[in-house]
Amino acid sequence: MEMETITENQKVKVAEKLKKMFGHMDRREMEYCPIRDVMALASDKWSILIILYLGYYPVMRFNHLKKRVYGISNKVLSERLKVLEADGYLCRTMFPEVPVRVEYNLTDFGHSYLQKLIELSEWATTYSDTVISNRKRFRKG
Amino acid sequence: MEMETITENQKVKVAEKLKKMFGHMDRREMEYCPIRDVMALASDKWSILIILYLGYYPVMRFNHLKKRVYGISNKVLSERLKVLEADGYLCRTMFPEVPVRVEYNLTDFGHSYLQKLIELSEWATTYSDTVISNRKRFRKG
DNA sequence: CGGCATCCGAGTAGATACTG
DNA sequence: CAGTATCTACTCGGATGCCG
Repeated sequence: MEMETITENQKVKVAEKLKKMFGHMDRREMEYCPIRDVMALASDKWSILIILYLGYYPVMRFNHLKKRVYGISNKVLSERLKVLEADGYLCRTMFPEVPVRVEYNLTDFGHSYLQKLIELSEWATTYSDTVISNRKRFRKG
Repeated sequence: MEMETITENQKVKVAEKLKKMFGHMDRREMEYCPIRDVMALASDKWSILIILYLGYYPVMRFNHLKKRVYGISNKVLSERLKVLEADGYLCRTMFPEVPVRVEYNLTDFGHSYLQKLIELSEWATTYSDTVISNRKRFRKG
């Protein structure tokens, strides 16, 4: 598995960041958890793709998105768009023409999320082969 | 909404990265998509929390994880652990004592993912209030 | 065209009980 | 202790049809 090796030093840095994030959650039970509750919505596969495509094409209409986000259904797409709009990631603009035109684009908040998302996606693209072969190896033995 | 403003310059950089990622997917339909297919598994809310906690506590046992990953059920936890192991993110070690002891820890591959995940989680923690208030505002008007 | 409403089947989650 | 088994409930996704 070729991969930039993670040094012990990096692991320590990571541990420090985690301590900041988790330190205060450590004692009590986490009825509310930002990672679980906030990110769950914006980190499912469809939402990720929607946000990434809206980063790529600054403005998109419904059917354009549907073509690009391959495999998504009308229903799910419109649901996700609604949720992402509600959470402030994207902005929906309707032009009352005939036929109606509706355009979607990222808000500044959405762009801020997009930046984080891109790094994760780059990672996923880079290592997807590793994951696939891991899966196969695991199934066999 | 206080947030480091995203400059046009940054947007351009992001667009370039996206072009690299999406450029080759642009023409054809994406039957296979690493982001959708690989990341979906490792980016659901439970998997994220499991990986983050395994970054925080280098070694954890089943019930320890269950206590920390608040709200997860036996079934889902054991399913997720199995998938994450299969994809190579974590390593499961069984000690045939009585009673059995099973320990989970991240692989190097898992640590590499953890690093990306942490930034996303930091973002989520920082802006969770923004998202929550966005949601409320949207519901009202 | 750009959706939303509805229905239905399949899969998933959760609770509980149980076992090696 | 570390899960599995089982059952139920619910959510999700896909297909279809409707409407402005």
